[in-house]
Amino acid sequence: MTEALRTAVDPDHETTLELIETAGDSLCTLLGRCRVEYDGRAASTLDSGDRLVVLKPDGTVLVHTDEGQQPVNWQPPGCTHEADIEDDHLVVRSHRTSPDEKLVVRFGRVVHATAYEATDAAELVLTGTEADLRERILAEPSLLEPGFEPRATERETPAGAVDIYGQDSNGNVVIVELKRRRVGPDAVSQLNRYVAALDRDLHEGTTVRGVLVAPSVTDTARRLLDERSLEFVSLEP
Amino acid sequence: MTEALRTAVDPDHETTLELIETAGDSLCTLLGRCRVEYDGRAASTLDSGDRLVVLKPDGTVLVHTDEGQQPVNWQPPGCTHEADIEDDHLVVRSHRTSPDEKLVVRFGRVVHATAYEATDAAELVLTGTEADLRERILAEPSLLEPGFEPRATERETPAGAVDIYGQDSNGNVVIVELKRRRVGPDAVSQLNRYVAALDRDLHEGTTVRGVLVAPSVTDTARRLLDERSLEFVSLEP
DNA sequence: GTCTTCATGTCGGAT
DNA sequence: ATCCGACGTGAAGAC
Repeated sequence: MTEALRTAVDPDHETTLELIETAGDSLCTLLGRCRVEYDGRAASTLDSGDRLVVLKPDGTVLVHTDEGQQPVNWQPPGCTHEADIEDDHLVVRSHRTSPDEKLVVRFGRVVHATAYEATDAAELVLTGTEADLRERILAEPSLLEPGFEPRATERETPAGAVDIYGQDSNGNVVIVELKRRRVGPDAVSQLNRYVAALDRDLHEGTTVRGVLVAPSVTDTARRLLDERSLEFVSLEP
Repeated sequence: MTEALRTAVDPDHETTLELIETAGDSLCTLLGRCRVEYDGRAASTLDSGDRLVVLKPDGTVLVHTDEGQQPVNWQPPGCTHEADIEDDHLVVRSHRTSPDEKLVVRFGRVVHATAYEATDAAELVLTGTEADLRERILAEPSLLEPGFEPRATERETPAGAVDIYGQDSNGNVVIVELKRRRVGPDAVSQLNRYVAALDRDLHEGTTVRGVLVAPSVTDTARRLLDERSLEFVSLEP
């Protein structure tokens, strides 16, 4: 039987190197003290500290400190990485092109290393997204307002695609922008952009209404809505 | 000497439970087959699969599959978590309030567990940010245009704070919006929002120019800039 | 590839 | 606590 897991406690660099190089489809974790350098879209350096480094078989690299949800440094999927021993350090280099980016993790000491052949066929089932909110309105358009009739989703305008495009009971065009959470000024600007684009394109005399749908709205956003004669409807996803 | 690292290979649930409960300031990693449920701002379920679960001493929880840079499920820092054995499963529950969110990871089998007392005093030094671009312009305002004179940064308007507020050689007000990377329609809307707000506020007759500074601009954004009589200057951070 | 927008975005700074 | 915008945002879908 092939072992799905290999581990090394307080490994010397040769052992760690061998584990990384024979990782294949395994997920690798490295615990130890390291420095990190990154150069690409931006550039960064990180002094020595104890961290968890994760190497995924898809090329992802994550450097996690003991704090925070986000990795302090990383490389995205699709990167190639290699490991070497240099100057008594275990060095992991990850690289990608377009954009050209490289990450170098230099371990003085590796405290623990694992390679785990993980198999995972499951897919996340997520509800409460903006798409769910859209389906809710399409199934029951009166949630927006009585007489509302959806005509299209993702309808294109010169300024981008509108979430829901429809008509009200008076025959006016209605543009609906959906947000799954409380909205700020950016969402108002987005809606305004679509309304302005359609105002330009449609026949003179056609009234274009813009409706922002979200659970709630900040004061600033509310003021911006009023200034631009845009509307707000409170709905949760 | 206190061991900075504890590990358990193919541990029974009691062993894993003990390791988690005595983790203290340690960073914990769990490798094994689990199901995950999340309920909070949204809700999700994830069927059984082999994953890496990271428990940080600050309350962060990360569930990583063998693919992707992002965790498939997570909890942010500040959460409290507890572990239990239920129905022959090791169950890790993480919870927070405001918003009320909970994450449940249910392991059928844990293949490996570690607790690592990581110490990390280092801070990331990052260059190539928007702040760097701002400093570059403030040090040499002619990069924007000859005669430009910065007057303030983060100047408040009714629509939000402007990156750089200044004057051109003709005494016109200049509003500068900075982006460290190629910009799309959203950045144009943002700049337009600030310009419109100041146009309203300032005396009649004062000309307010809006300048978007970024490495480059998409076609749509370029067209939007032109329609609103806003300007673009190409600069890298 | 580029473009556009969503995200359980996360994070930090200011109020 | 909320608001607001930056982020090496990442990820997905359309073209």
